[in-house]
Amino acid sequence: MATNVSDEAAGKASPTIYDVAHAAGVSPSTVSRALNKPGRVNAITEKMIREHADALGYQLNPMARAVITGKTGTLALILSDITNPVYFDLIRGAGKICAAEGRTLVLAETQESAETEHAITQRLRVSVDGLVLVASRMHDDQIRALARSKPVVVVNRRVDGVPSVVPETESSLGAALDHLFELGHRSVGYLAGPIASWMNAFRWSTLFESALARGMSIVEISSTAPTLQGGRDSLKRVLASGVTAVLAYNDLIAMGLLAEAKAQGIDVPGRLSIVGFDDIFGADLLTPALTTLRSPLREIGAHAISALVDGGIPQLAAPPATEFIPRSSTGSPSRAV
Amino acid sequence: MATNVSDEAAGKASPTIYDVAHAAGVSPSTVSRALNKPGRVNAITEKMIREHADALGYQLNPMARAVITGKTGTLALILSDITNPVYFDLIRGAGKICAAEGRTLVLAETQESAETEHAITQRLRVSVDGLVLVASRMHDDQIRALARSKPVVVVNRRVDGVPSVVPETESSLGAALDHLFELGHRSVGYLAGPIASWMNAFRWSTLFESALARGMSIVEISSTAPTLQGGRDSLKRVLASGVTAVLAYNDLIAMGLLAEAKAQGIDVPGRLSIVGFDDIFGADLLTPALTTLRSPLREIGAHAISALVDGGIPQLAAPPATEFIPRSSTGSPSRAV
DNA sequence: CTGAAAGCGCTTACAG
DNA sequence: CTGAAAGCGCTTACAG
Repeated sequence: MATNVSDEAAGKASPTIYDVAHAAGVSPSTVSRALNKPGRVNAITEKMIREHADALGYQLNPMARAVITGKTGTLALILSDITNPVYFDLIRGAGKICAAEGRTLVLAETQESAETEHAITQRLRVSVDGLVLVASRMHDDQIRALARSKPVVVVNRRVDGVPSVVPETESSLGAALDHLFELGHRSVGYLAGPIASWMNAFRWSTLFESALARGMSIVEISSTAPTLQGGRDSLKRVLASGVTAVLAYNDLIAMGLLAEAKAQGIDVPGRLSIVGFDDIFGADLLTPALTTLRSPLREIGAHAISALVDGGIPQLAAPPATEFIPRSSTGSPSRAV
Repeated sequence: MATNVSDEAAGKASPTIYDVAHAAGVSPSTVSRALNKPGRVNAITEKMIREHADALGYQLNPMARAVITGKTGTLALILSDITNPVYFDLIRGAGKICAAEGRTLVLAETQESAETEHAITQRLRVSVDGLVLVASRMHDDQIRALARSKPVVVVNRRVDGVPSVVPETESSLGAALDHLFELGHRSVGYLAGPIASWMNAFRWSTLFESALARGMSIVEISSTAPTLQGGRDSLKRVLASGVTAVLAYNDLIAMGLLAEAKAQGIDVPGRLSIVGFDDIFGADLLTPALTTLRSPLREIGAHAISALVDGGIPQLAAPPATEFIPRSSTGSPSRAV
């Protein structure tokens, strides 16, 4: 079946509305209307045209339409690092909505560089209907300028005048601190992420306030990179700080820290309790399983795309929130220390 | 939360070559040539035009060009499941080449469905310059038909007449079996992947022959899904089979199996040795760390895209190969069993 | 309801 | 080297 489709494809040119118009004995304008303005054409004519179009294997050329309408039917998702597991669910959530809405999703990676991000968004700007900027490293002004030419939604960042999606974090962070407090921790550390990251600053300040409010001492410990290796490299400094528990900027760092502790025979959670952020793939498979603050990445991705598709009306009733997931990488500090 | 996105962006129209031509006092054709046929225009004129273009913030409209040239500058990567960690490196490899070549990468997900895949590729066909089909579920004929209208490269699958990238697997699989044999295993199982998967059949038949050649007994054990949960669900059947070692279709299944064994207090590798496939993120972080056959996904992704960029002819000098990575989920079967 | 015509932004023979 | 003109495939007022 459908061999004529393949055969047509085999030939050089794809059929155009002129071919369909010719075959159906109507004008190109009528074909155009029949195919994408249902109801604007005589029902029986429309049906006839559709049949001819199918028979010819006609397919709309989105480029030609885009030249006129300015709408390409594609949305861009800009990430700092496509392979960071933290983005999987976000990508999937975004992809789901795009598929459901018949939009095409374009993914681009900025490698944590503001310049790369700027270059990429400038290039994509022309060919997409809207952009989702995840953990953008660009200046507020650059983002606002971009938002002036195309619909933009920022995720995990806040920019005045630009719609944004940031999960509520305070309550779950409070729950995590309460948990640590009850276990007996009084001195906690924050293993920081990239300095240029808005989310890093946000997490740190939220944590800072929450810890103080509970009478716990809190210290910021820098890391070399928001990666497994960055976590591994930080163990020595974390231990030196004298804290009994550490919250990491993200799970990747937390997992690296955990792996290194294990490799060096450091007892987790006895000597050090570790809390991650995001609940990425694998966090629950480790031994001990990683206690973490789960980010609702999937809903965030879906929400961000919806905002673009609907022209700005968010579909989420309640804003997404992170959730405290206690597992076994947190426990009472052992007296031995 | 997201507020209003679309109104703000309604504003300024992007400058066209006509605007640039006007500003520079030349004709639009000259602007076009100056901007993308370096050398076809007086050097000083070209420079002047470029300056005007920059000053106006001119940016080529890729759609308008595509209508004429048929080239969109974008390539599609079609995956069954965007969130399967196995594809991360592949995506990254593909993305790197695209970025280097100034191409835009479009990602689409087929959800393991041949129909969805067909619909998506048909839709994308018109708007991309080429497609990479990863682990395609479509019929050979459908793939060939697609390949007749656009350059296509299949990954982890073989289709007559279509360029493909499949890593060499026999030698590493041999190494894995030798390893198991030396540890004392004589009876191994294959925890299978999706029936519709070409790669599943390929791995099974390669394993089958290799096991027989070594005088080991081999049995195929079906799984419910190529996921963590699929692996978890398979433990009972794996144990019932009486094998002392199992090779899984992929790491996801293997990790699920491992996690479930651990949860049930089954000794790995004492009671059961487990070998995965691909070496995905997290495989080395488990306890025990997962022995696996690493797929060179990154090179595969890069290769596939390169083949498209070069005009459809794959230039694989040496085919990529999987690599045996022994870790601690394999060991001697304990006598207790 | 339908057609003729203009035009979206760009490229490319074709002349000069 | 440069310009005038035609045209890519489609959409959309504007008439009828």
